[in-house]
Amino acid sequence: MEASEIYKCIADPQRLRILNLLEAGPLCVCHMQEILEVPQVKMSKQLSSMKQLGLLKAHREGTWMIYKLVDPVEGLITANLCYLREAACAECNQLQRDLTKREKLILKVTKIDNDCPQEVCQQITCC
Amino acid sequence: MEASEIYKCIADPQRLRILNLLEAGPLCVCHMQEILEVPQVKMSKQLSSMKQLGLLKAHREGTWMIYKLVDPVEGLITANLCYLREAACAECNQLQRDLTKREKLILKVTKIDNDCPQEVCQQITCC
DNA sequence: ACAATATATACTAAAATTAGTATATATCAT
DNA sequence: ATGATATATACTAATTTTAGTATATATTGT
Repeated sequence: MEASEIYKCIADPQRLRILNLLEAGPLCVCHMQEILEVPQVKMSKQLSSMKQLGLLKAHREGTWMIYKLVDPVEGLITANLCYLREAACAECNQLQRDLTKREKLILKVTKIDNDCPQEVCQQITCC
Repeated sequence: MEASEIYKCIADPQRLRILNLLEAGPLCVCHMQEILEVPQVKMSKQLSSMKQLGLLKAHREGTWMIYKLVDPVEGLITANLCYLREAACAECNQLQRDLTKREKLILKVTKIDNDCPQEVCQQITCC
C-alpha cells in the first residue's frame, strides 16, 4: 500500500475517526454510524473504500457487518493514531470522545438492549 | 493547523518530497524543480499552497526565492518524515534518493557553477 | 532602457472526490 | 411468503483538486 493512499484516506476526518474506533476493536456499521453521527450511505461508502484499499476487512454476523482493521495494522496508521492521541488539537479531542462514546455504546447495547454482535460485546469485561 | 489539512498536503507525493527536501535545509525553487523534475508552474503552485497552509515560508535573495520550513516544524510532519525514512517502500526510497540528489546539486552549483543562494550553499561544509 | 533569469498568477480545461436520493440485497423473525 | 432491520450499490449532481498555457512581475546585468 502506498503511503500517499494512506494519507489520502486519513485526510478525511471521518475516515480517521473510523480507524481510531476500530483500533480499539471490531464494530458493526450501525454502531459506528451512531458514534460518528453520519448517514448510513456515507458510512457504508467510506467503509467500503477503506476495505478496498486494504485497511479493513469485514464479515457478517446475522444482519450485522462487523468491520475490523486488517492484521497486522498498517504501521503508518498506528504511528499517526498514536501521535494524534498524544497531541492537543480539536481533532485529537474528537478521537478521544469517540472512544469514550464507543465504550458507553457497547455497554448499553450489550447489557441493556442485549442486542450486540458477539465479536463486539466480547470486548466487554463482563458480557 | 488541522491534522486533516496536513494529511491532505502530504497525500501528494510531490509535496511530501518537497517537505522532505526542506527538512534538510532551505532551497530555492529552481533547485527543487531540478531535483523533483517537475514543470516550473507546478512547483510554484505547490509551494505557494504549502506556504498558504502555514508549513513553509519564503524570502527573496536576488532573483531566487528561498523556501524553508516554518520554525518550529509541524510535529506531524516531522513524525511522518521520520517514519517514512525508516520504512521500506517505493516512496521511501524516493525520499532518500532526493536527499542524495540534493547534496550533489548543492555541491555542483556551489563549487562548479558558483551560482547558488547564500543561504543554501552555507549548508555545505566548505563553500 | 533592455534582455535574461527566476518566480508567480490568471484563466481554463480535465479529473477526482464527495454527497444525496433511490433502490437493491441479505438475514432474520413471523 | 412477508415484513423488519442492517447494509450495499447505482446513478446523478455538486464540489474540489489538479494540470496546462499564457502572461505578469521582480531582480540583475548590460
